[in-house]
Amino acid sequence: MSTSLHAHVVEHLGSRIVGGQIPRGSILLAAELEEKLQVSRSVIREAIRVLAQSGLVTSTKRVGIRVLGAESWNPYDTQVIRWRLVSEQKGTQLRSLTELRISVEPMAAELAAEVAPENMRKELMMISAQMSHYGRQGDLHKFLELDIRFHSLVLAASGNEMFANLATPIGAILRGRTELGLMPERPHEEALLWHQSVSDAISNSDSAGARKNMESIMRRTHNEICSLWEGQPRVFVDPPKEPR
Amino acid sequence: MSTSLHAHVVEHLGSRIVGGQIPRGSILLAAELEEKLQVSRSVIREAIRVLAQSGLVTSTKRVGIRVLGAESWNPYDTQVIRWRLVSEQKGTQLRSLTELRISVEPMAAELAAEVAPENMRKELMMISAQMSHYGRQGDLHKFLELDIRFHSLVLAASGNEMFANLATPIGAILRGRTELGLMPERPHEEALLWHQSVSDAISNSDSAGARKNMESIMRRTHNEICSLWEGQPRVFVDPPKEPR
DNA sequence: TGACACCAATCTGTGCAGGCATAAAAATAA
DNA sequence: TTATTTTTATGCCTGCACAGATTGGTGTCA
Repeated sequence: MSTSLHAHVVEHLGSRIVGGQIPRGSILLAAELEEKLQVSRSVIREAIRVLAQSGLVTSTKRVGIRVLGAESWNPYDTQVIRWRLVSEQKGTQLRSLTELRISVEPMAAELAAEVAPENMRKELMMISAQMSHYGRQGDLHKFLELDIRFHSLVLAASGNEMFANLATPIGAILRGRTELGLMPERPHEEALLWHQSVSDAISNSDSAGARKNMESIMRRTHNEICSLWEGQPRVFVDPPKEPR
Repeated sequence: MSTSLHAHVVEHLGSRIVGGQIPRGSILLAAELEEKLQVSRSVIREAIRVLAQSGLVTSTKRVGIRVLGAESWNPYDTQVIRWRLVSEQKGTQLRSLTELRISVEPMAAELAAEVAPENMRKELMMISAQMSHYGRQGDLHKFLELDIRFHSLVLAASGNEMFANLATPIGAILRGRTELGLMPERPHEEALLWHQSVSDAISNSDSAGARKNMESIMRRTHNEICSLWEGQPRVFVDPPKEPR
């Protein structure tokens, strides 16, 4: 076993809960899991703690480990996102993430134009130049990696750690989009120019320009993939009753 | 003890790490923690698992439990946010959250106008009416609770669970703003009208209007509290090197 | 002498097994 | 209905064995 044992248990249970094989409301007993997964109590307990933190289960005395419904899951948990992306809720997850990035990336570009450190502005210029090159050449694989790097960099250059932290799931979206063949066989010239303009604007501290061009990119992105979740139902959670 | 033991340990260690009393790079030993906190190994281990998931520590054999720096912390973890809000990084945390809500709430309002269920539209109308009433009356406490409910509702009514999940930290921002006396002694008439207009627009499925008025609210909000983080340094994290 | 590869000691987290305490649901009595 | 007892699964503790990483020493060769 290379990775730790309890991580395997987390993976096993987490993917099954998110995937729907273990339906909401199920009651798991630590003793049963011990036997079924052939691990000791301590491993089970640590795994349950982790799952509880992600909002997948709660464990209460005398009743057991209750599996919670999707509305309790922490939607920013990277594992939850990963599990959802390979489940039937894939469409819903893609929609949420895409709406989030449409909201965030223009602001990130605007901020980056104001506060990005010099080396990041330089790297952005390099990346967008390479994107144009490989894009016109039709090298989709290389283009994808550059695209991911580009958007991650803009998010990081905003100096907002919450923005920066979205890089990984957004990268997953971009990968998924090309894997599903939702990318044109050769990037649109327009898109190449917009990326170029974003990095130009950031380099010139032109925050309005950075935002405007990033908004253009987001608009096209949305149009390209919104067909994926056509008809997927929306989830409405009751807002938290004022605690404390 | 009403709450569980391991939760106390998580709280103890987490708040100290985020608060800076336990500096990055420190090495904690499970045995020492056992003795210092007077709890057993199992409790320590479960707590460490939870802290590790939040990115506060990693534990490796032969070396111990290493305390990680702020760039590794999960910025969407509710506990991390809570701890940061009572630490010296309060300004940075407020800025990140505010920038995020400025990005997200206009989009949430726009979506809500398109997809919100009828009961949520109704409640929004009620809330905004009450906000006007108590606001003009100068009842800041009542106004605050309504304001929190209003924004939480819009986020929930967007049908995007990632948006909806921001309600709690955003509520914390709003509470903090009034506690710090950053609210005018009586809400501006303008702000009351904007809230009213947002709920009107959502009720009438006028997505453009909902967005526009929410943007106005966000602009004013930003101006009212951006003084809090004047001069706070920004954190630039390296974007994740493409995995897989 | 000095550089380097290799091996053994040691330290610390990880996992296992079993024990008792306790809280909360369920059943029973009042 | 209300109060009390019983039941039962989790919470917490402890002793032990193991795995894997660091460290230091040993030996070889240049």
